Amino acid sequence: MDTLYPWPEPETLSSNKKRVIQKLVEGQQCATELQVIVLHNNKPPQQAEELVQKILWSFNQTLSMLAEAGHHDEVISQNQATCNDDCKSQDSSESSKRSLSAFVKDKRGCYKRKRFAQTKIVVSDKIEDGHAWRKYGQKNILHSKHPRSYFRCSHKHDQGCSAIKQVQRMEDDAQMYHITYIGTHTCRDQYSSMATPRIDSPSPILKLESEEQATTPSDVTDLDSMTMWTDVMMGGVGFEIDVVSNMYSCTEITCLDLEPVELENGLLFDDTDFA
DNA sequence: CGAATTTGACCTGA
DNA sequence: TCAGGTCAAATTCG
Repeated sequence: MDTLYPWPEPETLSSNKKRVIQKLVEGQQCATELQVIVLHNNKPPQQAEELVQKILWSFNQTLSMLAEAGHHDEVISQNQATCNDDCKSQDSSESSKRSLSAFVKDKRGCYKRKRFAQTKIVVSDKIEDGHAWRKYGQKNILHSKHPRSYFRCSHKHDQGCSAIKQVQRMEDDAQMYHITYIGTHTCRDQYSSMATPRIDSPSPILKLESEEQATTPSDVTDLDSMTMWTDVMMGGVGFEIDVVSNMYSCTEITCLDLEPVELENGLLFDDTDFA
């Protein structure tokens, strides 16, 4: 399989958690230093470059670990569940029969399940991302200690924003959240500080992007999507993986002009999407 | 009192 | 058939 990177399931990911976290912390520390240098000293490009290299190396190490632990799993392909737009939308006579009682009662369940056009996964200790979300459901997941919460953009109705996200605590580290973003924000709610008042400042560690339609260049540069991820990374360094193109992107909130860096496995760091 | 969350019912897809 | 996703009434919150 040469189109999908063998990304591990979150459970597998956690087996390397200590090393992963260590490396990610290194990366974050370097990023913090870099941020100070760039924002306040406004110069030494050489020093900045060194730090950038360290950051990239740390994240590269992390990726390698994760890739080692991983296997050809469905986590990604599931996430990019093909979007057959014309999936059965009209209710069949079968479902009509089944809906009879529901019709009498209410309209619960009368919906069309979305097919994911774009899915991104974030592992973070915070779930705040700068957007306003409305919780619309919660489910206990089989073999999972923690329930999964379902959120949709608060501007779904007033602005027609179709972005949703699912949040679930990690199995063996309840401090960490496994957050799946589905769809992109079309609303104008960027950086609303009070978006998710219950959550502290964000510091996402890892994110995985899976775009089933990523073959379209416009998807890669989708402004809403990028803005969303910039939101997610407020206050820290984020890491994005374009699964389809096998391209890793290291990004920093201040949008530094990082040079694309070739990684092992022929992967590439590139921040151009966020510049 | 309006907005947000909770919760159980119901539908979809594998 | 059933796990997971969504809906909307009921409940809670500010």
